[in-house]
Amino acid sequence: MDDDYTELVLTVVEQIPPGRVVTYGDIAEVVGRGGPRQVGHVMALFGDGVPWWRVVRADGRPARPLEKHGLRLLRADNTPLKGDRVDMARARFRMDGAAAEIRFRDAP
DNA sequence: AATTTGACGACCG
DNA sequence: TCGGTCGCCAAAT
Repeated sequence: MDDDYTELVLTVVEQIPPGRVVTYGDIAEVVGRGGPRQVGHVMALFGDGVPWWRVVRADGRPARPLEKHGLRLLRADNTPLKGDRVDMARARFRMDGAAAEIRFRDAP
């Protein structure tokens, strides 16, 4: 794990608009290295500076140790929910464009 | 150096 | 829909 990786992950998280979410796996795919668990690890260590609650599991539930808090913040964002989980079909943010931008900035 | 442990994910019954 | 299982990859022991 190096600082570039961390930087990349955090940058991606910052792109997520209020009311939308992205999964750990999506982020891993966008940054093109590591896996969902690595993203999780980065968030655990450095996630406090970014809207971490907009990063959810693939099934639409907020991060495991913070389900309650996360859910509250998601509601505050007016994120489409389905009971106690995010309605992924509506709230999932597609990062295609953002990915290109990030890569552009990372490797000029 | 080997094993366990996660802010995870896909599959299957 | 809900669990159990296995794969995954870096960090911590």
